[in-house]
Amino acid sequence: MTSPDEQPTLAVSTVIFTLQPNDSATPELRIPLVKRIRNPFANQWALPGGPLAASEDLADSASRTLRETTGLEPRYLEQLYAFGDPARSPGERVVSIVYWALVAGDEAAQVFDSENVAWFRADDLPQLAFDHNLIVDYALWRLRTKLEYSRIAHGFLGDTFTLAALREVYEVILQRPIDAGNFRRTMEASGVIVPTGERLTGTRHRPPQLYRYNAEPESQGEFDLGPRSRPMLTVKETA
Amino acid sequence: MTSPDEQPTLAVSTVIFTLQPNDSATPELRIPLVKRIRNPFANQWALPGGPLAASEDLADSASRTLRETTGLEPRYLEQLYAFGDPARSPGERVVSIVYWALVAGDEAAQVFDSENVAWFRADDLPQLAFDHNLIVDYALWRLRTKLEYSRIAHGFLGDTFTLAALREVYEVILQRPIDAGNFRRTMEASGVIVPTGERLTGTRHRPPQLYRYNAEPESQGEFDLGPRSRPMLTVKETA
DNA sequence: GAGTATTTTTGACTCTAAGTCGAGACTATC
DNA sequence: GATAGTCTCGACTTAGAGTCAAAAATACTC
Repeated sequence: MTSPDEQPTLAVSTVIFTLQPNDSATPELRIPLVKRIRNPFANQWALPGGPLAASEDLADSASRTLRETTGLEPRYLEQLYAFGDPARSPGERVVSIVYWALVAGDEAAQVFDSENVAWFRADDLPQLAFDHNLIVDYALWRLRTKLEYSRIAHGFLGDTFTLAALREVYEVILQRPIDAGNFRRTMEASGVIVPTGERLTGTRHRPPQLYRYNAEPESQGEFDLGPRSRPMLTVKETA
Repeated sequence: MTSPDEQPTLAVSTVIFTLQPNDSATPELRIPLVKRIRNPFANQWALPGGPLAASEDLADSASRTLRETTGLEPRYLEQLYAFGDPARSPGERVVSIVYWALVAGDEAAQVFDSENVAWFRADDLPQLAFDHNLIVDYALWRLRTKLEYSRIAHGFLGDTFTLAALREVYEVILQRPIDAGNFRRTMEASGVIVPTGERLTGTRHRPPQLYRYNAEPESQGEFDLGPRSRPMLTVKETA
């Protein structure tokens, strides 16, 4: 506990998004939260995170938190914002540097759901500790915005996927239907995905082509990867 | 001086952009830097900034720095990124939260150019202290990118301006010519600017219409103003 | 005061990317 | 062999931006 006129405490938190199948056919956007065990806000749900370790990079800290909370590796990780309102934490001054991450849905399914970690629907959260509701709202806005002008959707999927699966990611997150034909044309023209040559059989209809993400940097367009395109910030193709 | 295993020091710095006329006809993009008077990097140029005051909001700290360095108020202010590489400052761990700002060119002209503050051309900087060259490069990238999809260009101008002046802002920053007719059509259709009804006389050609920025929120589009659209983050129309 | 230089302002045409929509292709199942 | 149900493709439409040149309006020159 720091008195008001000392140096602010520095924490790193992470908003972790995944797409998990639910009872109905369409998956839903979910994020993991941890239950606080001490004051302030004891017993309330909060974003996973913690104080920044002495010689740990910010992104590493977010990555570590994600691993400790979900047991998973991020497929996409990006800094979101630094929150520093003096009143955001009662009693002490805490500046939180927040990251947001995507993890693949099929991996997230087999995740430990301990006493103190639970997954919530992103658009139906309880009252969270601190200003974490505001933070999640902002992360959601960034996710939706960035999905439209960059190519991060495959961060929710495995290494190979059908166009229908990719389109479903867009439809669930943007909350609107997308024309299949137009989507195919745009995606193929962009060069972000390449057909693997294999097809997904076993469906009860025409077998769809399987695609994978094109890791060529020139196919990724000019979107924000942070101050330098460090490998850590790009998507990991194999887990 | 903090030993490596204590809490990191928190600093706030600001990249301040302005458009200043030079000897030739076209203005150039410039940023103010301050000369460091102590180690590390004594006598090298660095971004204006300093440690975060105990109960000061992050944006307020950036604003104050800007005022102390230039004597001006920002016409646009936005958080850029938090830099936290453990090796970025020799001897102590410093996490810098960096903002970027725009100030009007005509105001910046009459600024005190003290011994320890100087304005540099943004694309021709000396070797700076810490990782500040990297930071400026990233801020420049953000400025250029954001100029294209949002409406921040008038942050460089006064309250009223001609379309030619606004177009020149785009041309100087994006470093390419822009068709005047197309520019007019796009700008007028967007609704971001409204004609004042007055014209600029005294030129040696057809007197151009004067425009002002349209403060209506729905005219601003869906670009990133931070987690909440606080007035502080939006553009001030009168200085 | 008429002509010239210069930039503003307007409008027509073109080009590109995306939205719309429907028909044909292909596999599993009945 | 017919049917259900997607996948895949192609034609048409629409919206926005790029291109380009002509008309408009002022100050300056002679």
